[in-house]
Amino acid sequence: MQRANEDNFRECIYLLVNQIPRGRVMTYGQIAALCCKPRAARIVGGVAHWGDTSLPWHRVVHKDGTLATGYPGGTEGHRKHLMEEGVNFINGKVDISKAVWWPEY
DNA sequence: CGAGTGACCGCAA
DNA sequence: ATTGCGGCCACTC
Repeated sequence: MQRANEDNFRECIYLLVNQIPRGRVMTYGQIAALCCKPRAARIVGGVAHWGDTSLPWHRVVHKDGTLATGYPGGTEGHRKHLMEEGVNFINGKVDISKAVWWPEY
């Protein structure tokens, strides 16, 4: 699933995020790694903010399971939105261990 | 084209 | 366990 055309680092992110199934989440570092840029987790966030806002960025969380900061509504709205999709939460954080989705299939 | 910035990550006190 | 700092790469102005 790392079909990222070298020219389109952003598109790789778009595709990955766009394919995250409901009730699952991915980490910024993971997406970056799948795009051949294990250190570019920040770019994922950057693209998230400046890129296509139509994508389910609410399914993208930190590696610890904490939620992003700049999401419309804040972490509170973000958390609620994920719960609506069936994501399990622990201590106000995503149960990353169970909800993390890995597209290596 | 150059500089600044970021919805991050990992390690060190 | 929490807090602070640096580094990394791409995007925007």
